[in-house]
Amino acid sequence: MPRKKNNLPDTQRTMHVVNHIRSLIEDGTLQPGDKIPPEREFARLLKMSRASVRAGIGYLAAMGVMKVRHGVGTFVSDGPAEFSNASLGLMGALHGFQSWQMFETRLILESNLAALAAERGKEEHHAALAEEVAEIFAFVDSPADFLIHDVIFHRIVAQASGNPILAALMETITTALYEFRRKTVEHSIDLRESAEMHRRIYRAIRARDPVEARKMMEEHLRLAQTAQGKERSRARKSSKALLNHKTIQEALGSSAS
Amino acid sequence: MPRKKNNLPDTQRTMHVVNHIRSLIEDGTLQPGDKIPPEREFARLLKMSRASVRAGIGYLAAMGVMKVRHGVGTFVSDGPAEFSNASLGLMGALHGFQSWQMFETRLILESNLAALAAERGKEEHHAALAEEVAEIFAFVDSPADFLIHDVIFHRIVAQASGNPILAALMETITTALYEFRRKTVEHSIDLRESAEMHRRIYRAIRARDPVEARKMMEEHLRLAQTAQGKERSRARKSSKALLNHKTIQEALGSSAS
DNA sequence: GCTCCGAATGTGGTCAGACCACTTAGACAA
DNA sequence: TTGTCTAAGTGGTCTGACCACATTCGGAGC
Repeated sequence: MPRKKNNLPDTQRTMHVVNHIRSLIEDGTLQPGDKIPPEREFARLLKMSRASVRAGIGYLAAMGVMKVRHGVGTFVSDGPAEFSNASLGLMGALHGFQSWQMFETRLILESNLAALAAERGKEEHHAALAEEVAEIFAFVDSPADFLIHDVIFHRIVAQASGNPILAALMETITTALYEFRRKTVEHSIDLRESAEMHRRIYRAIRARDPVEARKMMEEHLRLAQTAQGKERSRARKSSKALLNHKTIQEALGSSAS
Repeated sequence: MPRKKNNLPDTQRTMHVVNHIRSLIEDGTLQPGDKIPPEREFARLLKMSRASVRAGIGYLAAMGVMKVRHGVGTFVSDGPAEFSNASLGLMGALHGFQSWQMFETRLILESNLAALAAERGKEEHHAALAEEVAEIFAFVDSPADFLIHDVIFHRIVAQASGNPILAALMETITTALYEFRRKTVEHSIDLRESAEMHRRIYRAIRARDPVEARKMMEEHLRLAQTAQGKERSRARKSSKALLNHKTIQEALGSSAS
């Protein structure tokens, strides 16, 4: 018979580390926000080199499961679930994602999220939404703050939907869109209309009207898209060659030096 | 004034590598399937240590953008776009995803994908779908093969939708579900009904009837889910305590030693 | 006593060079 | 021709040192 190789060190150490940490998370030993032991100690513990441990941690960090802070430590991620933000950017570069596709995807995700939120939302969500609607109206003249509460509003809707997977997908898309929106929202003129739409969405959710919630969310996103489209087209007058394909890179990308 | 630190090496080398490779992909220098230079050479080129280069490559590999083959080389990923398969598993462990949420998400994604495919599908897609429907019918008595063509069918629908982002999300979910389905499909009895549903979906798409396509897809997935639910419940009679929460780990997880 | 600065400490980030493990291809022998 | 073996190429791991960042804490100066 062919030799069975080594009986132990067949798979990569990297995955060993990943699986080890996952098991710690699964059995509750590690909670979101928790700190894992220092790399040197962890390496000693798993009987492998620090380099291998770092590979495993890097893998988890790349997927957003872990958060590494230089000089402080490595922690289990505790924010809202989402796929690594850079992920969409990289994949966009690789598969040629275009901005209209991002909007379309967002439209589908958010409209369903809104409908589900209307069906399943609890009192606490209604309260939180009301809070954010108020904030949104309060900042109709401060685009930057407006956008922040806009994002929070949508995040709460996602939470209220009761489906964290769907919420994570939405979070992934909107995160990729955020930088882009932050630029265009600055020159927006009619934030009041957008605020009003948020209010209507909230009312539909509170009234437990899935159909209305979906409809309002769709309308809201369509308005937002066309508004941003206008802003964008203003900036690219001369060079119409770089179309959406270029625009998407502007929206994603970044994070360079 | 405070000293400005070093003027260059402020950010991490890892991201430097990632950005470098991304730029190579964006400007077309690197195409899917292409091989990048050996780590040692790449390190010399970027004037940094091999360890740092490996960190960057590991990052990209973790997100599925690059594919590393021991003893061969590192390549740009060329399969269908999707977020790292392990990603959902890890996030599931971290945020407590449950199986019904995966089905619900899949239902939403696929029904919209089907509707879009009906609107935008081209002749080539129709032909490919017809091909797969035939294959599916041919393998109603061979669950393993049936499932393979089932997956391909849905993948083509996703392609036909013209929205690769939505397709990538779908691919992520179904990949996570695959191992799970592979087990349950073995004892399935009425694959014929499932095959028939695929045919109807195909016909609706070919007829460019978005409403019908969406409806058929929804029905198909609902049937599939309940069928799998039956299979599953048979296996867990005694221990009803571990519910969905446990089942999802069975569906994802894996890949251990 | 209080404040502020700076050294000490802990932790992740990088480097260097060596060696191991896997794949492939080419040389050589049967 | 065929099969085997060796060598080269490439990723995987190890070691141990040092760098960079963040926090803590003690002492100098007020």
